[in-house]
Amino acid sequence: MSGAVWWKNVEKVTDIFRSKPIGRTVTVRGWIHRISRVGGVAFIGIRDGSGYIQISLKRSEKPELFKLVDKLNIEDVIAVRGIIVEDKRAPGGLEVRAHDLEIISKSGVWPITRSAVKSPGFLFDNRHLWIRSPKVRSVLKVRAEVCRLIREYMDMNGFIEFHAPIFVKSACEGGATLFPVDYFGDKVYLTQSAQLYQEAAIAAFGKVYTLGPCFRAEKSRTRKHLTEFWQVECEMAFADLEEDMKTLEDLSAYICRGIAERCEEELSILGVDFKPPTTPLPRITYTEALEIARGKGSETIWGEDFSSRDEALISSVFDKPFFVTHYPASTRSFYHMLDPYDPRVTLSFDLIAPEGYGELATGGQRISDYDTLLRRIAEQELRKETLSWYTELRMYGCPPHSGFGMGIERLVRWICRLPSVRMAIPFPRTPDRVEP
RNA sequence: GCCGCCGUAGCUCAGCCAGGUAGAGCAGCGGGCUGUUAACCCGUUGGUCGUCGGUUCGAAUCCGACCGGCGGCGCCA
Repeated sequence: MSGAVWWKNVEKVTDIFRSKPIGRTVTVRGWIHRISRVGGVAFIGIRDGSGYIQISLKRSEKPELFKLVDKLNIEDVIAVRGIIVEDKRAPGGLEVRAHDLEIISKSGVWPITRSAVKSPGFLFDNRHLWIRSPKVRSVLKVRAEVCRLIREYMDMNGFIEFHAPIFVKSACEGGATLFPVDYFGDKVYLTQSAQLYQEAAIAAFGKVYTLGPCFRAEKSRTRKHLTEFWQVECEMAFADLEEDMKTLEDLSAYICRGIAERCEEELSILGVDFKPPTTPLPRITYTEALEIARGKGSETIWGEDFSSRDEALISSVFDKPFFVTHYPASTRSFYHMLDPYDPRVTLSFDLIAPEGYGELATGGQRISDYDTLLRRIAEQELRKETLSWYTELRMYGCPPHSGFGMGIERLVRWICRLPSVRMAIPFPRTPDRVEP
């Protein structure tokens, strides 16, 4: 490398495949994904962040450059100038016949080999490198697109994006454990949910949504739990249970259609045949769901929450996500509104994915009445001092209101049919893993 | 929090049950091959068998503790 570099003005690989500039000289640069040499012809596959393209090189045409090929490693960063040619044998039907090749940055021996792919522990230890692989890239692209679609839908439908604090003093969910943080000698916690703050915000904006991280200090050793996960939450003034469920149904449908349209390539790399579910989504009550589970051998009695097995039994009846509504008050957090027609149950719902992927979302109507809310807080033996600002909202104009929260990793896991939510987030945090 | 499984080369595993100082494939390295797509062919380097302790003449192998990871339950997004 000396003087001015020739690889500053480059083409993006996606643009090359879009415009197919056959016969033109282009410059590309990227990371080497694959090298193969067959006698006097060499092939180098590079990844530039936008796409993947093959470089070809013949000894008979470029003898000096050809010698360089033996020095190349997987993940070296190189720049290549050459002619775009059409060739059926190249991946994607195009390749670059190299005239010039320069190594911009050398790589060590790449640890992620064919056999490493069988080893989740090793791959997660090397997540910072694994993230470059086509499958991980595809999942994270779907994740990014899911988030984009959420913002699109929310913005188009009158919601304001609202940023709730991460440091909090009070729990949102009864029983769920919080991560303590030292806050200048005071003890605060990492947030479990933006909901309580959203209930404050609806008096200002009517409808709000939050897309951000949440933390739960539960030692859950399962494939659907993370200690740090993302969810989209929303809250709507004046909305009842019906409007709440309709909003979640429309949002889900919008996301699924959008993913099917915009992530065709990613889904195909993942080998997933994703069909957006048609709406309306099925709805059954808790009591009906319990009958299904008990009919299939469950011993769960009315008033208890469903076990994982119950959930699997119930979901086996459906081939798309479905709502379970009107959960007993005993299974829900303190803020859920009781059904005026049957006070044993709450105006609440879960959205459950089929095929054992489990809960995707939870929501319902909130208690708007001050005394009722205080009574529920007392019943669940929560510390009402730290919730005083929240209960006070009921004293300054509190119409009926509802909302829900949907787990981003669980949704991405279901769409991409992943074995674990850990694959649906760039750097997963679980009880046993906070690195890399 | 409870229960179960696994830890041998950079990676995937065999060897352990019936104790006698370690083997394959991939990766790496060297060579060959003018169209590779998980290329192929020939050769080759590489391991204080997770750690510590015990039993034994002798431990990857048997026993115990610990560490690390995985899965299930509970809990939930």
